[in-house]
Amino acid sequence: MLDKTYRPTEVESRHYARWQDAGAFACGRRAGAAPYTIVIPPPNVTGSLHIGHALNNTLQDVLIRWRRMQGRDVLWQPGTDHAGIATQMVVERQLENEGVRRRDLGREAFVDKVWEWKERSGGTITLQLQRLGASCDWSRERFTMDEGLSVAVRKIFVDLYKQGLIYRDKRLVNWDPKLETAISDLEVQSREVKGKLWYFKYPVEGAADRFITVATTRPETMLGDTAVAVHPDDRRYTELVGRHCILPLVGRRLPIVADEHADPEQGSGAVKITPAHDFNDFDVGRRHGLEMVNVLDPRGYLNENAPEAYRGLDRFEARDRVVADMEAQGLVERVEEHLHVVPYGDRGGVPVEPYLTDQWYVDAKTLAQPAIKAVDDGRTRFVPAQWTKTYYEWMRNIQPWCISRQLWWGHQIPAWYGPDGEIFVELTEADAKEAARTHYGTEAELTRDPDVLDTWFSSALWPFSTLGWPEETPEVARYYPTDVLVTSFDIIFFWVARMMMMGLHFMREIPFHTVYIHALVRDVKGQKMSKSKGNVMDPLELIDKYGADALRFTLTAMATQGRDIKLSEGRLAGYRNFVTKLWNAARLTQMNGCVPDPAFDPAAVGETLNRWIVGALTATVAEVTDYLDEYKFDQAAAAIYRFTWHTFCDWYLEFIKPVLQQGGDAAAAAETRATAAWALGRLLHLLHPFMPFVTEELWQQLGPKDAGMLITAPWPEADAALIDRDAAAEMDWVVQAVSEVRAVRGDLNVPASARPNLYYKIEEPHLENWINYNKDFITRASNSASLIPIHTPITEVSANAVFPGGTFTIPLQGVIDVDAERQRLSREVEKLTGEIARLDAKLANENFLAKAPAEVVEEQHERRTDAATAHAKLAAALARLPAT
RNA sequence: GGGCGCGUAGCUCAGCGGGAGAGCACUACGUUGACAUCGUAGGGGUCGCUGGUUCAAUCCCAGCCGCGCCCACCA
Repeated sequence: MLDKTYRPTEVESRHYARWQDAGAFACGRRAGAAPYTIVIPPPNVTGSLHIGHALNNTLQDVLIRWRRMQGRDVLWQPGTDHAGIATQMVVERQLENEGVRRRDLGREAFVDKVWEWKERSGGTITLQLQRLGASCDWSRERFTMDEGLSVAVRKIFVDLYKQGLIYRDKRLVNWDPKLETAISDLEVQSREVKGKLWYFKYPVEGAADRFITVATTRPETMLGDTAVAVHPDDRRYTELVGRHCILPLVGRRLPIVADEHADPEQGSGAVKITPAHDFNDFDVGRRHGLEMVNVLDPRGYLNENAPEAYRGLDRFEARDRVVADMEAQGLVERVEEHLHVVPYGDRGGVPVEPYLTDQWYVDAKTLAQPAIKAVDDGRTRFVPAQWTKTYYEWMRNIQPWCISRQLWWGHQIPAWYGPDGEIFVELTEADAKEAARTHYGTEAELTRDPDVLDTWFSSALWPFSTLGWPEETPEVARYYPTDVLVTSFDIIFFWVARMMMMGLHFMREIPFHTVYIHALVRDVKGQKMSKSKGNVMDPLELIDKYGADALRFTLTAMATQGRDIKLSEGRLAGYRNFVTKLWNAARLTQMNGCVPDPAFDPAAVGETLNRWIVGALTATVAEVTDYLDEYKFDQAAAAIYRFTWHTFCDWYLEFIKPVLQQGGDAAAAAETRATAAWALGRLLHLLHPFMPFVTEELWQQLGPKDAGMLITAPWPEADAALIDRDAAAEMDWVVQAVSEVRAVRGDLNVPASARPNLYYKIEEPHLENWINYNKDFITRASNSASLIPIHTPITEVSANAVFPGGTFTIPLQGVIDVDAERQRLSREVEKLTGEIARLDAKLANENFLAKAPAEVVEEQHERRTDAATAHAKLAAALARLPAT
């Protein structure tokens, strides 16, 4: 017997372990079946499960479980990402707490520490995913720094280098002075900051008291100025072009150049040029062959290229000093408050510097072309489609990708330098030595490039590196390309685009057919969840409180395409109640002896009630399947919720009570028991991808003996022949009639004693039983002395209209608030009068009659008739109300 | 500046050419009946505004207003 309540915690861990032990998650179990592959977006190894992961992985698990039940050979490839900067920071901070500094430790020892940390704490998120119910093939778990994946990374790097698609270049990069590394454009986040705009006067050479004014938000960079630019068409400055001015504080002669970059509308129209510290100025500098003076060191302190007074100052201290010194010399024309956007490093949290260094770049523009084409051709498709445009937008304007990082944790770049700076890029040090020997004709001392690769470089290979590439493994052959990538839009550029590029270049095939982009999960107010705001919802706490199934169902039901999810606990509680409802529905069937019959044939049932539920369930199967096919998770969840609660529980289970509990027709009862058990079983199948735990538990307790585990049971077929229209129509009548009766009684404020659940009579033998079932109530109500009998006209009309063949009387008794009833009826009558007038006008409209489809016209006619009937009923009821 | 999206019930959101919907919240009644709750009923909406297309617009188109996000922008 089922417990009175469902206890998620115990059930969840038990079934997860059983599935694992049975190898239910493993790929390759069905040799002949078509493969279905999803690679997990690898969470950072430092990560712990946040609500976004919960959504992302729930959706993947829904797809995976569903396809598995459909008989596909599914592979959900799990793993974690080494997350270069993030992990290095975590371990570094931990060591600092122990009083150890990274640089004191040295590179090798530090990297060992990181590995130690990974072995100890790196599995957290994996365990958390398991609590969510994720049915990944854990036996195939990978880590981006695994030996195999590292080989793939090296091979890709070497191949791209030899193809000229990776190169080394000296140019401005975004430099994070806190982490002391280059970062890519994507890792820069713009923040709006209130700052100042300083107008500085630079003396013009050879013209006493003549100045050219430049505006800047970054006074400290003036120390690296090497020119002043004005627009070629700006007549204010025409005569100055070609002359020089003198850089205050430094004394350098700066040429005044004409360049389109200078915007006459902005500032003073003249702009100082600092090629080593500004991307635009860098370009100007290249155009005019200007000197590039770098005044900062890697930590953002002023270096030896700055005048002595400023050396060693932090860039912000230097700013204050420069302004003060300029003021002292009377060279500050004015200062304005200025709202502007400042680039910050997304990890370091400090403003990044455009910084002149040697870095490694990927020629993304070349690699992007096939990736654009693949989407153009529809070989890879975005769902929802609107993201296609975002993808194109970025791909078409793609910039060289800076892939080197001045970190210790990551894939070290397989490049070695000879004594003269010659570069040897090879898979191994031995190969590099060999190449050097060939090059120099003798043994040469080589030093390896100390930099590591951007974490996203290895992530870009994930769909095939995890399968064993560059080895020619059976897995690569079988599971690549993958079917769908499930992710959120914030990593389309970081990850999706780059997987497309690498996949197409090296595998000659797209990495996935579909990219499903889901929403972001926000808090109730629509704000991003963040630790600093204190509005994070911890999925593990939610699982503890509501159960994994409730959390999963909530996320799935709210995963509408194209809108962010504002998660509230109220919603979660609602779906927890749904789990409870399902549990109790199962209890009801059990208590009524509904045991699965292996010989049950849904096509052979005879009772209307049973034919109806078989059909309704079949329709739901089709609906859910179709919605999942289209990645409409919310609709699929809604369809199944509706059916379970509002069809199966509210009506079917209510209807079967009299059949099963009143004796009577034994054959009908037996059929009904078998049907109920069968229907519940199907329902559990449908719900399993969404709520794996409670459904598996119920299946184990109530399913057929030897039926095995639900996780590997077959997904129901929607056999259209099972949809019985006659039964559906008949039951629709019944449902409608009962609702109408309920509405009447509800409106009358009939006291409890006079309101049994439902009672009516119809020419259906098993439903007639129901009257008997409720007889006690009716009798009791009739005998109550405190009640006055009221017969409402509506009820009479309903009885005659809805059940032409049956006698149908409802002994409604009770008290009535006549004034309230009069008000209500008046309102209804008024509404209907308006409705009728509108429909009449429509039906008199020649254009409408001429152009609208016939069935629409017919429909409007029917509505006119219905409205008139209702109007008559209500008007009569109104007239018959006793005066007060 | 370029791009994308969103304004529908008190709240959170579906729907998207012919009858305005769900969940939560609210009100009333009921509940020793499978229901740590559940049932039944009810109130509540100029579907952001203005035009256009159409026989017909919450839905399609344009403009406007409000909100959000992404990209670019450190004079």
